Amino acid sequence: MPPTDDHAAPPAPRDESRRNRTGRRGTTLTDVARLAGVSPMSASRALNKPEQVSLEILAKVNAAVASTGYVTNRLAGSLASNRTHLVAAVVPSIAGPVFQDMVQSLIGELSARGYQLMLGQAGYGEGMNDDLLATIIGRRPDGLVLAGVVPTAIDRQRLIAAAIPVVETWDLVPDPIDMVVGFSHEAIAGEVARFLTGKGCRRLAFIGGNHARALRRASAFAQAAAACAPEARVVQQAVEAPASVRAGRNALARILDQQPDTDAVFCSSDMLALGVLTEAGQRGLHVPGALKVIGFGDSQFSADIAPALSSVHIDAQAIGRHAAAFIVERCERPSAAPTRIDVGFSLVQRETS
Amino acid sequence: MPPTDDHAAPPAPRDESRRNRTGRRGTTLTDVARLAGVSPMSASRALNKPEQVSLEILAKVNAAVASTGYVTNRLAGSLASNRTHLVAAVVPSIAGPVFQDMVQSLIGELSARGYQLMLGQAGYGEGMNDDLLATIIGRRPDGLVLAGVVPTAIDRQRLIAAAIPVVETWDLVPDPIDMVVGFSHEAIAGEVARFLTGKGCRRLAFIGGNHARALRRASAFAQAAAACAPEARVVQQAVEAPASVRAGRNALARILDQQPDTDAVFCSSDMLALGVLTEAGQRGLHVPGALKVIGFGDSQFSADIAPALSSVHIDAQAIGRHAAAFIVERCERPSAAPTRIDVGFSLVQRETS
DNA sequence: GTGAAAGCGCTAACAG
DNA sequence: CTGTTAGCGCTTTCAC
Repeated sequence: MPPTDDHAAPPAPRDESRRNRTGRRGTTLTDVARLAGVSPMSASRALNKPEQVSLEILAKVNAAVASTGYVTNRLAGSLASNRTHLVAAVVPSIAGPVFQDMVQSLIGELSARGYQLMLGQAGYGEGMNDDLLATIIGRRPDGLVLAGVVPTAIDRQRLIAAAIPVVETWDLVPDPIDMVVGFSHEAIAGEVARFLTGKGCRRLAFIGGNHARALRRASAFAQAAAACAPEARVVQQAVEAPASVRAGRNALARILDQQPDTDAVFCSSDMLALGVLTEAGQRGLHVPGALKVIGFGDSQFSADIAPALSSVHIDAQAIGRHAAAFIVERCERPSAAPTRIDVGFSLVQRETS
Repeated sequence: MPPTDDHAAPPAPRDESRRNRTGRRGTTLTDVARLAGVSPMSASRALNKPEQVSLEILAKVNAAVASTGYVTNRLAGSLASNRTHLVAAVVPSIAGPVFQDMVQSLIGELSARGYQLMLGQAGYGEGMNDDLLATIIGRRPDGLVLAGVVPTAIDRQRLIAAAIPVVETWDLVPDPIDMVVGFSHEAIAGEVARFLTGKGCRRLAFIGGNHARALRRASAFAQAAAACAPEARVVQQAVEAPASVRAGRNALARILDQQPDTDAVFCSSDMLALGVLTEAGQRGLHVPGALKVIGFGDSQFSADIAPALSSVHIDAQAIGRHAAAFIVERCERPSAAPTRIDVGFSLVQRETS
C-alpha cells in the first residue's frame, strides 16, 4: 500500500466520463471533434465556416454531428465571440394589433439571416421598466428594436453605455438614439384633415390614446383642419390603451354628446373605427352619408367589413424588414452609419368616407 | 541590456487595460469586485444571493455597481450555471389573434419570476422547421412552450434528447412529450352541437382550418350533431390559415351554395365569425333569426359588435400562467412530475345565437 | 461569511 | 488548411 495520499491528487481533470460538476450535460464540440478525429477548432470551422475546411474534414465532422445529434451551444459561442445573434424587440403589448405585422416581418427577416428575436413588453406607460432593460442588456443582444415605446432619458443613457445598436421604429422621432425607421404622424394627420375637409366635413372628431404621440397627432389634425377650413371644429376623445371596439363605441357616444352634428371621425386604430361604425349603426347614423370614418393601420379586416373601412395604410412589414436589415448591417460592418428611413403611408379610400 | 528575450515572456495575462482580444468590452463582475475591494465571488453573491453576504459587503458592492452601471452578463452566468432563465415559445404566427392573450400572460408570468421569453414562429404547416428547433435548442432554454404547433416525431425525439422541459398547450394531446395545458376540442364541438340542435337548428355548418386539429373538431361536431338530432345535416368548409374576415365571408357564401337553408354556423375563430356576420348582413339574412352564429376564442371585440357574437371562451391567460408555472417549477425542483391541466371552456351566449 | 481554484463550451489569434 | 493556446465572464466547489 503506497503512502497515504488523501488530498494530493489534483481532481482528475475531466476524464473519460461524460459528466461534469453539475450532472450530465450533452454532447460538446470536443466530443464531436474526437469522434471525427480532428481538432475542436476544425470541428468548429466545419460547422461555422465550411468553406475554410477541407472536404474530408467536413465530411467526417458532419458524420459525427449526425451520429451524436450534436447541437451547438450558442451560449458558449456567444461568450467567446462577443456576438449573440440575438436581437431584442420591445413593444407596448404583443396583444395590440398594430405591431403584429411588424414583429412578424422582423422575426422572419432576422431568422432568414441567422438571428433570433427576443420579445419584451413595456406596457403602455412611459419608457421601459428597469428590470426589462436590465434583463435585455444582460443577454447582450446584437441589437434592439423599439416599437411604439419611447425610452426615457435614463433608458437612452443605459443603451448608449451598453453600446447596443438601436432602431427606433414607428415614429420618426426627432432626436433618435441611433437609427430610425418610421413615418410622420403629423403628415398623416395633415393629410386626413385635408381629405375630410375637402369632402365638406366641418365638424370633426379625433379618437386616440392619451400618450404623447397620440396627442401630437391630435393637435396636428386640429391645426391642419383649421388651416384647410377656418370654420371647422375638431373635438378630441382620449381612450385608454389598448384600443378596442368598446372604447370606440364609447368614444363616439361621448363625441356625439359634445358635438351632435359631428360629420367625420378619425380614429387612431381600426379597432376603434370598428367600434365607431358599430355605434353609428346602432344609432341609425348612416356611414358615410351622415358620418365619415377613417381608421388607422389598415388591418386585415378593414377591407372586408361592411361598410368597408377607409384607413391609413402603413407598410408595417417594411418597417420590420428595414429594422432587421439595419441591425444586421451594423453588426456585420460596424462602420455603418446611423440611418433614417421614412416608409411613408397612404390613405386607403373605401366606403366609410 | 538583458539577454534578448524575444518570445519568452508569456503574453502578459490581462493587465490593467480594460480591453481584450476583441476590442473593448464592458464592465465585468471582476471590475466591480475590485472597486468594492472584495473577491469576485462575494460580488457575485451580493448580486444573486444577497442574504448570504454581510451587510457591509452588500453595501460596497451595490455602490460599485451603481457607480459603474454594471449589468450582469447572463451569457457567462448561464454557461457556468447551466441555467439560462430563458423560455422559448413557438406559435404558428404571432399575427393570429388566437394565441396573443396566452403569449402575453406567458411573458408576464415568466418575467415576474425572473425568466425571459424567446418567441419563434413555426408557420401553419406540420411541426417546426429544422432550423427553428436547432436554434432554439442551441440557446439552451430552460423550457419550451408549444402552442398550436404539433411537433413531428423527429422534433419530439430531439426535444427529449435535449432534455428540455416541454409544455404542449392549447390542445390536450393524447400522447404528450412531457407536460400539457389545454382543453378538449372534441368536448367543445360536442357542446356547441348540442346547443345549436337544442335551439332547433338542423342545417348546420362548420368553418375551420384544414389542419388535423380542426378536422378532428369538425368531425366531433358532426358526430355530436347526429347524436342529438339524427335528421341534422352538417356541411364543412375548410379555410386557409390565418383566419380572416374575408375567409369567413367566402366560406359562408360557399356554404349557402351547398346548403341554402343553413340555419347555424360554428366558426373556429371570431374573425371568421365576423366575416360570416358581415356576409349575412349583406345578403339580408337575419342573425339570429334565420342564421345562428357561434365563434371561437371570445375575442375582445366579440361582445361589442352588433349583433354581439356568441363564442366559445377559453381562458388563454390561464393557459399561459400554468405553462409558465410548470416550467419554472420543473426548473427549480427537477423532481416535479409531468402534469396535465384541462382549463376547460365556456359557451358565451350573446345575440347571434 | 468569504475566497481561491477550476472550468462551463466555445472561438479569436496566432503559429505551423 | 489545421492545430495549439488562451481566454470570454461568470459560478460551482471546496477549503478556510
